[in-house]
Amino acid sequence: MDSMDEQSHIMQSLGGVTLSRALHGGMALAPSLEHESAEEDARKQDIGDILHQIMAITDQSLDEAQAKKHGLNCHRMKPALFSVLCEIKEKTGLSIRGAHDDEPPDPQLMRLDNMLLAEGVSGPDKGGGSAAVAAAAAAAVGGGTDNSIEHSDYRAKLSQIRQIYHTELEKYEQACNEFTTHVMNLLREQSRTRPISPKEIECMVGIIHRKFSSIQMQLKQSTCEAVMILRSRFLDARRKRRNFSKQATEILNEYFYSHLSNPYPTEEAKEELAKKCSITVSQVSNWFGNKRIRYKKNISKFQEEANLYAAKTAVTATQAAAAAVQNSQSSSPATPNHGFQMKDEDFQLDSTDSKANLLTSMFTGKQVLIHYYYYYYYYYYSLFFILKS
DNA sequence: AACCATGATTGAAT
DNA sequence: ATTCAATCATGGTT
Repeated sequence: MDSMDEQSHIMQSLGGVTLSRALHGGMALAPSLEHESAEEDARKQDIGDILHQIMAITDQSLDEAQAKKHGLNCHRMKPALFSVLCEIKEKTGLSIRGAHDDEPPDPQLMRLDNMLLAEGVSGPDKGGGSAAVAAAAAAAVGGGTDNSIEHSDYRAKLSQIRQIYHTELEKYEQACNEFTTHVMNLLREQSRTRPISPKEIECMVGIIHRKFSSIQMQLKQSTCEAVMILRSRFLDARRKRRNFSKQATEILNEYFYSHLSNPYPTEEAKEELAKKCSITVSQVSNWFGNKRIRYKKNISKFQEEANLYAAKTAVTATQAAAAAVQNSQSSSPATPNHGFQMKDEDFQLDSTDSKANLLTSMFTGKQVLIHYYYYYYYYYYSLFFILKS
């Protein structure tokens, strides 16, 4: 009965006149235009009768209509009329459909996809996925354990989101397929009683897919939002930036000012500093990057600090030196103190051999002079310290 | 609230 | 891959 409604609706919208005209024009039913035989007239009469019956079907009661429908279905003209209907529909359908057949990939959707991919939510992998890979990479770079510990919570939640996302996506896909096949079956069934072109089915499928993809987009959107919230809460370090501990800053500054002529710690040095300061290697790198640039930008601002740390290192150096001297004086064989050795080497590097080194360093000209000045200044300071003790 | 300090991020250069 | 330079966003201070 649904199909019947549709049928009558189509009839109405097309209009009886159009249909009959199409019948004459489109079909080879009319033998020839010249001789309007009685046979011809009879046929016309027949068709007109049918059309009238069809048009009147809506005014009848359900039972009557049903009976009439059956009668029409069995009518000898039915196949002919049906094919005409199909043809007309095809033509009108084409003009309607021509408007929106191109489907530009939604930039919004692409953005969402990219983001999900970047966040490792929609990655091609399973289970641990790219989140684990990223974490592993971070751990490898950071060399630190605190990183992964700090992010384990984040990763857990991310994989949760990921799982939900995938199950939802799958559900939607399944529902989409189910619905599509259902609709197609329905249409196939209906195509026996009303004209349905393959293109129409295709169009229907397209509509269904669009609907479902818009739902998918909503899913993606909300997943993105969730990830963003998660990120801002757990990962975005800027959001919960903590200043390093006093000790850590101390250690870093000590290194920086005692290697002022070449404040570029090697990978190993970074690792050691990281361990000492209980921060990650990348944090050490960040610190040195910031320090270098900020020192260079405004040396005078850091002068005081430089003095302080230079003095500190000098003191420790001289203390070590004193200890070494004491050791050697007390007739024990030369057991050079490690710290002293290091400092000595550093000092020599800075004061003598390293013209080339200095040239290639970030500090040039006047800055080099300043550094020399401070090194010598603290060299004397340390001597003074020895004398006093 | 305004301000500076500081750790992290980003994009370009190398 | 590392560094620089600019920038962001927060932490402390005033």
